[in-house]
Amino acid sequence: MGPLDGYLPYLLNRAGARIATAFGEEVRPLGATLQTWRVLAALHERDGRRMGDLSETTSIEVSTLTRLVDNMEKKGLVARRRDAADARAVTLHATPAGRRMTRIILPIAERYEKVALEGFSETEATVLKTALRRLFDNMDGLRKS
Amino acid sequence: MGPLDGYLPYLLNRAGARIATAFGEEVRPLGATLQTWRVLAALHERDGRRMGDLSETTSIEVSTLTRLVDNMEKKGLVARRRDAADARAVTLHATPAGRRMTRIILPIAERYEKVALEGFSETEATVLKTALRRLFDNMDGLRKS
DNA sequence: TGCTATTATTTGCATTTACAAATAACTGGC
DNA sequence: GCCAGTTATTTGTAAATGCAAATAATAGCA
Repeated sequence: MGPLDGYLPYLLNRAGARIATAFGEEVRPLGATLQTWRVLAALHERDGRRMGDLSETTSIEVSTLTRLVDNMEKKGLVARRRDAADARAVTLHATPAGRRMTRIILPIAERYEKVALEGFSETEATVLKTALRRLFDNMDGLRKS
Repeated sequence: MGPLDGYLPYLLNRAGARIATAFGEEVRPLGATLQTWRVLAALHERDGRRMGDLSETTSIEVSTLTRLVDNMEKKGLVARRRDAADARAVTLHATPAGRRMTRIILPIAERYEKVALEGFSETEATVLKTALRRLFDNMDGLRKS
C-alpha cells in the first residue's frame, strides 16, 4: 500500500470513477449516458429547474450542460421553457418520454446504491454519506472567486 | 434535502468534482493539470510503471493516457522506455523536470487533503478512507467482462 | 426613463476523452 | 521453430468538455 492509498482525493476519485464507468456501461444500451441520467434525476427531484441550478446540482459545467440539453431535447427527453418571471433564465422540464426513461433507470440506480454499500451496516452507510457531505462543504471555501 | 442528497454515487461524484475543479485551478498556473498530476503522483509512488498499470492506478483510460503521456513527454516531464523484459510494454519514468514538478505540487496536494478533512478527527478520517476502499472493492464485481 | 453593472445562457474554438480497430510482441502447443 | 490466440499499446475518429467571449435580459439608480 503506497502513499496514494492514503490520499483522500485519490480514494474518492477512483471509487467515483469505478461507479461511473460501470453505471455508464449499464445505461448505454438504453440509449442513455451517465450525464443524461444526472439531468433526469435532478429533474425528477424537482422539475423546471434552471440551467444554472442544474449545473450546480449535477456538477456539469454550464456550457457543457447547454449542449447536453440540446441533445436531450432532440431526443425528446426534456423541453426548455423561457422562465416567465425572468426572461434571461431557461427552465428545463422532463417530457413524458423523459419521465419514462427515468422510471426505467431509477431501479438500476437503486441497485448501484445497494451494490456499492454491500456489507455496510445502516449506520456505516449513514456515516459515510454524512462524511461526504461534510467534505463537500469543506471545499466550498476554495471555490472560484 | 431531496432524494439526491441521500444517493451515494451522487454524493461521491459531487465531492470528487468539487475537489477536482479546485485542485485543477490551483495547478493550472504551474502549467499542470489534474491528470498530469495523477500520472506524476503515480510515478512518484513507483517509477517505471507500465501504461496499463498507470491507467489502472490513475483511472485514466489507456487511450487517453497515451495522448496525455505524449504531451507530458513533449514537455519533458516524463520519458517512455521500452520494457526490457517484455517489448510489448512501455515503462514510464519521471525526468528531473518531472520530479521537480512533483516536488512543487506535492505540498499543494497535502494541503488539499487537510482542507477536505477539516473538522474530521483522525478516526473519522480513517473510517472514511476505509469505507472508500471497501466501496471501490464492492464495485469490482460489475467491471467490464 | 435611460444608462451601467450584473446575471443567465449560449456559442466559438481548441483540447480532452473514449470506443473500436490496428499494430506489435509475447506465449503455449505442436 | 512456427502458428494461433492473447496481451500491451497506439491510432482513427467522433463526441464531450471547458474556458473565454458573445448575446440577451434584468436591476439599480441617477
